[in-house]
Amino acid sequence: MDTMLSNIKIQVNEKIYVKDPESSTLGKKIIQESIILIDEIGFEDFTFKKLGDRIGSNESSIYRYFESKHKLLVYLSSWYWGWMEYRLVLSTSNINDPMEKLKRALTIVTEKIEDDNTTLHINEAILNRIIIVQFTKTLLTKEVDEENKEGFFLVYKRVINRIITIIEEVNPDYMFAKSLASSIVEGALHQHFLKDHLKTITNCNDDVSPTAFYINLVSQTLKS
Amino acid sequence: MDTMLSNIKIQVNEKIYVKDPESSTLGKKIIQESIILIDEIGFEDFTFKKLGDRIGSNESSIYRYFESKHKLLVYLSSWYWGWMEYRLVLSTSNINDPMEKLKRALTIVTEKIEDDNTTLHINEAILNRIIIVQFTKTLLTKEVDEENKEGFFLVYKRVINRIITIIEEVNPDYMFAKSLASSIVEGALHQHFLKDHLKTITNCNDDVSPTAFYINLVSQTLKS
DNA sequence: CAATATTGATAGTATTACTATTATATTTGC
DNA sequence: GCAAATATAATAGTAATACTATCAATATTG
Repeated sequence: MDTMLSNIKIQVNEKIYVKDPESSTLGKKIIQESIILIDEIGFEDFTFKKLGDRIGSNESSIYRYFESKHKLLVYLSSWYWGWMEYRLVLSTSNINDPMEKLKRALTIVTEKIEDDNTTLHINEAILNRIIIVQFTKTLLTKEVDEENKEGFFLVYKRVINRIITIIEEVNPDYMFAKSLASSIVEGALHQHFLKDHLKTITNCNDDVSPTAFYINLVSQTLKS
Repeated sequence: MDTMLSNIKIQVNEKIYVKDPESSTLGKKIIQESIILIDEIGFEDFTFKKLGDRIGSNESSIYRYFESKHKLLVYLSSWYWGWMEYRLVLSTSNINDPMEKLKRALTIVTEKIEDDNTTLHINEAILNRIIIVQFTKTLLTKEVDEENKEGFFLVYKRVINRIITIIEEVNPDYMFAKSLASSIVEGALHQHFLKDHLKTITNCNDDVSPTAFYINLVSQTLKS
């Protein structure tokens, strides 16, 4: 990922925000510091009041960008998966061998993220940490169906669909491409979480990455 | 699961509750109705006040059993995995062929749960629904490490460890038994969620069960 | 039947997750 | 360069949450 274009903007569904945070300095500050604050204190303890204090701004001003902290998290997730899709496309374009393509895709979605300089105000490494812990919470609510209809999870599903397509190229006879793809993307987040907190039930650690586990798993599974 | 013993009690770590809910009528009512109420309105909207109203009891009385709604959820999860472990042991005992044993184990942890009559006050089918949506939330908190040390997730880890052991029996050379086991148990919950809410990214539905997906996956993966 | 334990009722607190209003800056359009 | 428009800040307020504390009423048990 050394060739990230600096003039690209990750598009996020307009229904997620009240006012586009990318459109102002305050908006960008909200994004930048919310990532840091959620990482520090966790999503349940995170409030707009605390964020306001942190950025020297007022609670009420933040509400003009996001309806609720849930929506803010949905925004951050959507941005993250948009960024992931971009990396995915970049890393797999012009690769002809389907298995090689799949391995590259798996690497992109399962590896640990280091901060790159795509955006000045978003630290991708920290954002990755909060996605690992918080992303599923955006789905596991009473409002999923509604929010799914509104398109809040479209980018996430698009990332998974790209992987589904590559799996099908590797083995058109395999019957569970969708479940395999979705379980990899979600499962990789989970394995990262386990290696940090419940080490006894994962093989992943500083030396063995979730990527290694998933590349092995997928190679074996798609063998005909 | 037709031979469930009626006089068995699922043990739950004493640190999870203030007073054992199994020790009184009110306690059992709390468990019984909390399952139904969480299923109905979701965990974020669930409060002890609402539960009190529902069971014709007082908020303050519920606090005498559980410190917080989070602890109550941890209790329900722990009970669920204890029950799961019991079913797992029962279903795999006396089976000598490792692969057959593994398939039975996978079936137990990945299949959809129907209510059985193990316990009068716990509806296992509804509990399964709330575990699918709420279980990971018990892990994804700032307090995981602390609570893990206290042993809150021991039963869950024990279920996974039993599966790890069987995987190792099937293929002692496989390098990712732990990650495979943990990703199956958590992933199965996720696939159940997807088939109810994000149908486009899973192959699972009324005809194709997560069990089918995972048995195929594991058979392929453990081939030498 | 008295002592003890359990449950219920009421009140109170700090915080949360907002909404509404008004004041003060800042930007922009002419 | 100034008025109009827009963005932000400050303050206040509300209903609900997640509790704690106290005391009264009821059940249980020895």
